[in-house]
Amino acid sequence: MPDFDKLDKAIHEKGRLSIMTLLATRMAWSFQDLKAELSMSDGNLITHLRTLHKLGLVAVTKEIRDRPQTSYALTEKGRSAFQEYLRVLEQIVKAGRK
Amino acid sequence: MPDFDKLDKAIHEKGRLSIMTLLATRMAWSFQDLKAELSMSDGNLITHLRTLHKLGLVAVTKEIRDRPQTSYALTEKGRSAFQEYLRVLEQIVKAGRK
DNA sequence: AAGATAACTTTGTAATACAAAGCTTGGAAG
DNA sequence: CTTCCAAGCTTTGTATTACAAAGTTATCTT
Repeated sequence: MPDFDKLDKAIHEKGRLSIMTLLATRMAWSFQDLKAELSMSDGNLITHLRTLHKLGLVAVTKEIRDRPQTSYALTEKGRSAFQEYLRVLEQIVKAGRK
Repeated sequence: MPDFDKLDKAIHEKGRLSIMTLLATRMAWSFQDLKAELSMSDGNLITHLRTLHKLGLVAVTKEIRDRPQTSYALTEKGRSAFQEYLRVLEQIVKAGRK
């Protein structure tokens, strides 16, 4: 049976799960790209990003490049936490497909 | 990219996801078995079950069998909603493993 | 009748998602 | 320089909801 206790609550929430998935597919995403891809409000997006950042799962890079532009990327900790999370998802899929 | 919009919110919540997964593996579960397996409080468990029932995803059968015993099972709708949900999980796993 | 257990219901608290609107900073255009 | 705009962030408010704990009802056992 899947190990539901290991379903990291911070990652599991829909908005943050979306963010984490995107961050896992590319090295770095700008705030604008995330916002466009996920169609979230500024406030909601940044709150989720901050939550993930506070937990050490996401790194924030601010650079000024034409316009000010902030980029977000997974930390090592974030990457492994996400892989761990995915492991539980796999268990669920496996159990649910039976 | 995964279709996050299709992540049914009712199913996605951790407690209900656990329930749905268990219900998908066996035809029917008694209230007591669910409670033992998930170590949830009575109130919390029944609230989740009622939420799922109201949405038509879970069927409730009350029988009196030695002690009163209520059983819960997926409806057809519940089964297909869950499969749809699992399809999104698979997309997430696939995207996240890259 | 008394007790025990299943299955609820009720109540209260704390967390949190989300939108909307405002603020701030930096660059570009006049 | 100042006006404008967009990026990023903060604040505020609302509404939802998870969850625990305690109380209630109904049914079976002794």
